[in-house]
Amino acid sequence: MSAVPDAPLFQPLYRQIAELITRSLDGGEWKPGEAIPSELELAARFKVSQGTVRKAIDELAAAHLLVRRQGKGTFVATHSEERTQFRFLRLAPDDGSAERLSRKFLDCRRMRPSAEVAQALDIPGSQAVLQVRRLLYFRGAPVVLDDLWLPLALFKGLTGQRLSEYEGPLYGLFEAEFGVRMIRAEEQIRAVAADADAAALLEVGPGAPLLSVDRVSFTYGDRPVELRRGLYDTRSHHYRNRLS
Amino acid sequence: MSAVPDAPLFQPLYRQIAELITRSLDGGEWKPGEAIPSELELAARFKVSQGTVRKAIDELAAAHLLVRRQGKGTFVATHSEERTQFRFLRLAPDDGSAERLSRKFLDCRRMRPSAEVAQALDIPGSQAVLQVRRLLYFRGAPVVLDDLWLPLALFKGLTGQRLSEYEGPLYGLFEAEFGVRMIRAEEQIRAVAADADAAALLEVGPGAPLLSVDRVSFTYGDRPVELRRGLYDTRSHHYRNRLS
DNA sequence: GAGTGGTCTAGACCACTGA
DNA sequence: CAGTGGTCTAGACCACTCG
Repeated sequence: MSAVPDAPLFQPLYRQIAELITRSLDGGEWKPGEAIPSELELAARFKVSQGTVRKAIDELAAAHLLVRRQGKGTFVATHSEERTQFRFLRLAPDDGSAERLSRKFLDCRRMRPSAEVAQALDIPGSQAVLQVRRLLYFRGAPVVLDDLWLPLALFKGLTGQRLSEYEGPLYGLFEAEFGVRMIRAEEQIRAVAADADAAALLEVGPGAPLLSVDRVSFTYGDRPVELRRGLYDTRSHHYRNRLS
Repeated sequence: MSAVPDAPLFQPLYRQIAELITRSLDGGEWKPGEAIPSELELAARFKVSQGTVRKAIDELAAAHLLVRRQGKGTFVATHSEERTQFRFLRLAPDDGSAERLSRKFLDCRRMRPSAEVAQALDIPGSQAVLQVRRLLYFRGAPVVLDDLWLPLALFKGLTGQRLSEYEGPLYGLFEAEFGVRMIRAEEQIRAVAADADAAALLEVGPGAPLLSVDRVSFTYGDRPVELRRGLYDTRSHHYRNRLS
């Protein structure tokens, strides 16, 4: 039994290079949206061939840590762009229209994590977290009620004031102001009956069926940095998923 | 306006090779589970370098059409193996245990497709379809109620008799006996209230919240070949999804 | 035109599998 | 051991972007 069950001892060179580049990203050597050095520069820096650097970057681009743009360079991925906004929000209107969404901040409070939250975020129960509640509107109607839990240590200075001013995706705010970048996430989806609170906020009948989406988001090195519980009204929207 | 909006005119060589290999797969030159020719053989056959064949196979392996096995060869992917059974069934027990599942065939009837079914399968309303209903059990308890619609033309000879005898994943049966291989699928997920039928079959209360999963499955060339509507009891299971 | 990523080749060697 | 896929290199040329 090992904590990392499938970690081979000897990694190919391109994976070691990918690891070095990831560490530079984690360390903030290049900021989201910026270009990283060219393949030839990186090859010189790491004393390997351009082909090996290419393969390393291929991996990181496949994992959406980097974005390649032919003729321009390779860039650090960011959540602040239109193109990537719906990578983590998988809700779409049934009629296929491209609705603009708006966000309404409801609440932000500092608290001790519940056992469940502490376990999901892999922090001791003594370490404080922020709980944030907000609503998402499609075409003016509330569709998503989100509760977020964030380790306070990583989001020092995050206030309700700041959240109520901000417009745009939360993950954009997190990466720009706190240097916390979401790389991947795991979701658990269930059908639940709306409780009184959720029913009132989402403007559905009490007990109405809602989609419950529990998400844990991870940053570099698979460190969990956000727990999120969303309740989706799926009367005229659906969660879309592609299996491949 | 074009039917295929993002099809570039000039494809790189490795993509043309990938297309040729895909056509051979579609045509049945190699059967699921079998090995395809080695990279060097394919390179000779297509008059390109091994590296170009490698890149073509890389693409097809990433799309799960092929499976590479170092030292052994490259194999046609199949749905009849343990490893791939849960690629399309994303339901997992909350407690993380590895439950064996069993299937119970309920019904199979030939019918005219509804407008909705005909549109999803991209067939004329005059072309008959098969409707199949079945239950999935985890640890002896019913958890999934599935309705499937299949174009009759592709599944000639499929009978309730055959379905009730068969044990194993349906997609394994489809590829082995009808040469219809599922490559990818798109799902739309909603929360709904159980109707009387579903409540009785899934042993939940009437009106209980259920996960509704609509799936369209595609074979080679993005041709839709199955519509499926599943109702999941998520009281002790969840739909798992990885965002990346 | 210079600089970037993208493709293609040829060859050497490594790692794994199975007879 | 031979045969397979996996890695790494070096070099040539293509396609795209931008000044």
